[in-house]
Amino acid sequence: MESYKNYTIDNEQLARFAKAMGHPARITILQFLASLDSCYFGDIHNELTIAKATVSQHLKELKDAGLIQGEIETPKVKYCIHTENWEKARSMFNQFFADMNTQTKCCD
Amino acid sequence: MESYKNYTIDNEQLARFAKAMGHPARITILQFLASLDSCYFGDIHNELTIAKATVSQHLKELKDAGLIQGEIETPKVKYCIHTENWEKARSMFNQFFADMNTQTKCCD
DNA sequence: ATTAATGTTCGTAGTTTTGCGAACTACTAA
DNA sequence: TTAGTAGTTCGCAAAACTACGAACATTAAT
Repeated sequence: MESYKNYTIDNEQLARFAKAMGHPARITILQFLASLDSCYFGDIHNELTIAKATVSQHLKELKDAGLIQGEIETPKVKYCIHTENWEKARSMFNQFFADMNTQTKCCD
Repeated sequence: MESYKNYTIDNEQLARFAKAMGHPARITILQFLASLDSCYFGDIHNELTIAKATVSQHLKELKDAGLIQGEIETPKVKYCIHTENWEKARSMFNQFFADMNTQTKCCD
């Protein structure tokens, strides 16, 4: 489906980031990449208890969302955080949570 | 499926929050609730261009994730941010993005 | 040429998500 | 009692997600 329900670009973008983060394997991968200096596919695969094919798929989703990037370093593939988009995501989530209205509470 | 792949509790929790935020309609709803003092179902429905049934479903997912709560105020239903869990989510996302290693860059 | 190492892609299966209309619940008003 | 208001739940269909093994591509070493 995914018809044009006229959401704002920003909300669509934030949802895209969030969706990419919406699986514990992908959170784990991101955390791993965000804290490490070595980041080959094999290292990531070792960190998880799922099949290679599945890891590859999760990495593809993170890449599609823009949160990571990968480059071939024959015979391995090196993955890492996409710094620019990571920063964008950080600031968007930050802004999102900052927009909480603390004056007029609705359900109290 | 969702077998025990031994992810950490925190990563599972963060993924659950992120997943709930992984749709523009739900981002929009959260944003709306976070910034407003009136928050009946009807108001939320008016904010979106999707069917009642679909809105109700999105609200249910947000409620299941713990991000919002709802109470009946006959004949309406009042929804609002679940402040405690919202704060928890905020801090978890914040921590997550703070854990970025800025010293040893991997792919440059 | 073979073999090995490192990942990706393909095909498949089962589950979940998204979305809607229609039917339903609950309470109110006439 | 009948009708109306405000939402939820049900049943369905299409699409997307999750996961895996097997097959494949690529480059390197024997």
